[in-house]
Amino acid sequence: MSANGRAEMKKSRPLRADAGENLVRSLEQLKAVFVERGVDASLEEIAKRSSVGIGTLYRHFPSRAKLLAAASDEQLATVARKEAELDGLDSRLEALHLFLKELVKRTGMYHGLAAALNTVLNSDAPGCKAATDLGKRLLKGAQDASEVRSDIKFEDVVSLVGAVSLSPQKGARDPARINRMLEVIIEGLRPIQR
Amino acid sequence: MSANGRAEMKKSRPLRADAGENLVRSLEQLKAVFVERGVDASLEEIAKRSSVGIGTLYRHFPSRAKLLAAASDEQLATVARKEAELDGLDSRLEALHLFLKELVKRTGMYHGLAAALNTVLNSDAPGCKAATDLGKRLLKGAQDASEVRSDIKFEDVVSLVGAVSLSPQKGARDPARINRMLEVIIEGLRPIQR
DNA sequence: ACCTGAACACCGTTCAAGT
DNA sequence: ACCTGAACACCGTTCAAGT
Repeated sequence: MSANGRAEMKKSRPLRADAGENLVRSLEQLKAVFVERGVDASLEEIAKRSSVGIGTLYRHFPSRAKLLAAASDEQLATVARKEAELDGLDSRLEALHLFLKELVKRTGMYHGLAAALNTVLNSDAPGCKAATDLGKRLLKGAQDASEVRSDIKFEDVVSLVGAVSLSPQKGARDPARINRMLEVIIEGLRPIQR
Repeated sequence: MSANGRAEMKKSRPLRADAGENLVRSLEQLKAVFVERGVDASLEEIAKRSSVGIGTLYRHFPSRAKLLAAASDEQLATVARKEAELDGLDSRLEALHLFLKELVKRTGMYHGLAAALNTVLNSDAPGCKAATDLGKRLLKGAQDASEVRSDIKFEDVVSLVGAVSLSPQKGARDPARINRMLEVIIEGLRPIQR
């Protein structure tokens, strides 16, 4: 019945290409597929679920990385919105810690995204850029305050955080594990005392 | 010339199935392919290069994980052979540090293996088992000596080490990066002072 | 100008047939 | 008992044809 209705609409109104509306709908489905299937979801399924031809999908997102960046952009914008709160903290290391916690939290729903986190953060989508800018600034601040060793690169931290969300044996989202591993990373970032 | 010779041998001696010799030859080629192509190398190519039918490959190694374990077993046995040396050290944390360094070193030649390191270490191949046993014992020792926080699991450490060999932007094997990231992990493992 | 999906290539996996 | 590779299924990617 409902399927019949959709078919009729498609026939009577030949899919007037409202690019904006169309893309938004695609993004919603895109995210849903990534949530259900993980970041290795088949492009075929994404296209089908997004009601878009596979060719159109490729034109909008020439690589899987672009797709991941688009799907993650909103979540990363949310991370970036923590800026004021984090800037208000006393400890720069604590600010970085909370940033990383938020990053893992907002990034965990796409299974396997962690492995591609550096790539996604380096994309030019606005949310990705904002989160990366904030993260780099927090790291720099902690280093200037001598709370983090000066030789560490932002990419090092992101790679380590990626490992956190990598499940040990496939499955099992273990919050305790995430917490203790983030603690290890944060404590390990401190300058070595001699 | 040499190719011709091989072809003749194959014809005159119809590949007498010396399973042992055959498997060893396969393993050599298997490792070569993983070195050249990374751990996602196509099974087709592995079979072809190993002069084995794809079906035979599947019978010997029903999953890619088994293949990875077989290819890594010798390297991991080498890691395990550090046992005496590491047991002789004063600091249990330093022993663990050197173990992890060795692990990264012997594991780095297969691009992408890091991500599957926990799986490989958990396989029942002898070298994998030996390396895992040693690693777990070293961690336990460091914890008993209060040099490592007691809530850490061996799998946590391996996951973090996996991140180390994960290149940030594809390519670039950077020894300095490996060293500082391993240092971050080791320092971060220390019990938190309060 | 934009969209579509058939068509091609490549790879994983199984299994009937061969020795 | 062991090996083989054709056959099938599935997925990524391109591009000629359609609107």
